[in-house]
Amino acid sequence: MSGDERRLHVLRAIVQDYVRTSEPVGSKALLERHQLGVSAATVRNDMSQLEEEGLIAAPHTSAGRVPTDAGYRVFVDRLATMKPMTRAERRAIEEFLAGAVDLDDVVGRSVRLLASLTNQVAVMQYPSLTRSTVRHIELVSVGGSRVMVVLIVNTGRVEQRVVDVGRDMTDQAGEQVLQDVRAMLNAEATGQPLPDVPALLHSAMDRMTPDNQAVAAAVVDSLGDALLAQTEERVVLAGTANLARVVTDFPRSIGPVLEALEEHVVLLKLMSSMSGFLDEDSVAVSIGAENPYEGLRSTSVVATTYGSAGGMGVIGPTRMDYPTTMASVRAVAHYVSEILDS
Amino acid sequence: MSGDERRLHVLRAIVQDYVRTSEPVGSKALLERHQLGVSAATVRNDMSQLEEEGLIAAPHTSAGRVPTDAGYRVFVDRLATMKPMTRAERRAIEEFLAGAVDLDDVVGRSVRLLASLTNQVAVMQYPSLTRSTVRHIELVSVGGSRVMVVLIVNTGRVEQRVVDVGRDMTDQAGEQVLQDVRAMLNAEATGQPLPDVPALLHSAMDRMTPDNQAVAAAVVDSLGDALLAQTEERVVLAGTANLARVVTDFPRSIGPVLEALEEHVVLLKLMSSMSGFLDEDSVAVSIGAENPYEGLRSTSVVATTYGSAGGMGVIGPTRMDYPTTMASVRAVAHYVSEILDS
DNA sequence: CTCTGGCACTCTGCTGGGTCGAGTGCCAGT
DNA sequence: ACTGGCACTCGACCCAGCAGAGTGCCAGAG
Repeated sequence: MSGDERRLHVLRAIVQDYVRTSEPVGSKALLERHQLGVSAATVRNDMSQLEEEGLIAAPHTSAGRVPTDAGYRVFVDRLATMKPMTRAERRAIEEFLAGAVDLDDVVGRSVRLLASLTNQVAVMQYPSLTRSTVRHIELVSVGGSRVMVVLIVNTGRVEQRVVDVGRDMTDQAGEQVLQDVRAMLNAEATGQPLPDVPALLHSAMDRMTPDNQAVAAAVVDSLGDALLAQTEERVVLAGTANLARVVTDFPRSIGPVLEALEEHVVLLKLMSSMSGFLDEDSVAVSIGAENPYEGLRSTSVVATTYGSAGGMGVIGPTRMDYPTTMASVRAVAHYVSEILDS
Repeated sequence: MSGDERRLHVLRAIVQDYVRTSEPVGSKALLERHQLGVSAATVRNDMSQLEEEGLIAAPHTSAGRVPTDAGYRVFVDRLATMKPMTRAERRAIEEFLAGAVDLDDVVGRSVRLLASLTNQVAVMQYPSLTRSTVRHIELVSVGGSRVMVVLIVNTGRVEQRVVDVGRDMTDQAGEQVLQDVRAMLNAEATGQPLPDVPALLHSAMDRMTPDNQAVAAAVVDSLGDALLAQTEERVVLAGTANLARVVTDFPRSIGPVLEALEEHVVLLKLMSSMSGFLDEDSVAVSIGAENPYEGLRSTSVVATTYGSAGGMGVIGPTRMDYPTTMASVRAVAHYVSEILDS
């Protein structure tokens, strides 16, 4: 085996041992646990070179070595193979998820499952609604000039607004206008994807009588509002308590991490940025300082996509068992996708 | 001043100093910061008696004293006066909450506000709907024999169902039935608490014409369903990161606390049990081991009600500034109530 | 050129002893 | 009933010394 090759073996051994013990690993300890076929001195030379390359570092002059973020990067990219799940594990996952009764439940179960499989914080984006469509739009006069606008989405969610249309709607003429506008809205929007709807409605309005237009404008406005609220995305978390268990892995404190986890907007961005360019079944890993968000600089994020949209993953210390974690994330995402497809 | 009275002063001084410094407080230090008008020896005697009564304890033989849960209890019940908020603080709270655009936003802002005012974890129950009332029920024929039932609750939430009433509703007679049933529903249910509504409607149905009854039965059924979905309760959290700041205040670790915070069911029970028997404007405090939930044994909970239903509060270390915290909780609840009423 | 064994050196962590100071409990006196 | 004083206790802190782990480097073997 060439020197380069052996050095990578050494790096892998260091990562594995460090993940297991969370203590800096020295040349001698390495020899005991791994058959490298060379002496301690050689390993020391290799380590020294790995250190020069920035893949490992020594916390102080005479301690063992610890992988750097770059070291983990190389480990993940070139040395790690995902640890396949056992048959029993797969069955357990499948059964647990199969018990879910509705979308909320699927998401809730998945994220909790992932958290407990990995002993880390799990994050899951709600299925993105940008691909949902309009099922029905209803208008109801609720007295005076006020009209209630109800938007029903094909996922079963309902959004509702009351809007003042500026003229009395309780008389015969008002009723007629309402009927016309309602017909127009449903003709244009029913079955259309939510993001397209505002444009469709606006262009349709030009073809209406001026009398109807005034009312329609107010209604369409509030519909736009309702659509926006529907596409507003959400994330759910589980396993925050797992952070406390590994508290020693965080240099300063877990404070910044908890803060970042509370910023759901940040998590959403994170999930979509990481899962944006992924193949089916592959997993993205962002390690330590690679992470764009200040509070997560001391963590690694392992993420993937599920279903037709939406990301999920886990957040944990950089010192994490990447092969197992990656396998868990992929497995859960796989089964969630299956369930959502059906 | 009698001896008993002075001992209580001593207890108060100990609590105040300990909350400030988080270090055990001794007799001498007490004299420096408080004018008790007696000597150190006297204070020592008092302390010794307070210790016998179980209100304070010494972490080890020769350290100062620390309040016990019972000590805090006495402090809260007999010695503390809520620290009134300044005019500026009140204004700031009011303005921040006034900027909210919908119910979700009100809840979100309130809970974040409370967390940052108290530097602790804030918990807020979504307006509990068991005490909510019906604002309006609307029926809309949506073609054929299908009718959309819309339930509007006084908190602003809306629930909607489509139900098949078994006969065509698009003709004149159908419209008339719809109108009758709608009138009945609103006459019976408007302003009534949600849990009472099903019973009220069922008894009212007996007084209807057979023709209307058939339709009403289907509608009432689906209303029951909607009511049930509405009473499903939720809590929101903010300020989890504040736990990290006071991590030293927790004997073991914050792990169990984080776990408890993830159990939303536990938090819901907590909120409703604590806010169940409260007067308007009063605040409930549960200290340390008084708490029924294992994971929260090392924390105190300060809670109150807001609006016509629903609890909110904060969770923090037993070593907390009760007067200020209680005042903040009360103030935020007060303004939230005002906003929800309007 | 690469690997090995050996050696000197450096650092951390731990231990034991000594001191300091805060704080207590008790007692006799006012 | 309160006070001043005194002896005592015990943790916190500092320091020195020691053991152990680990390194870097070098000279020699393959």
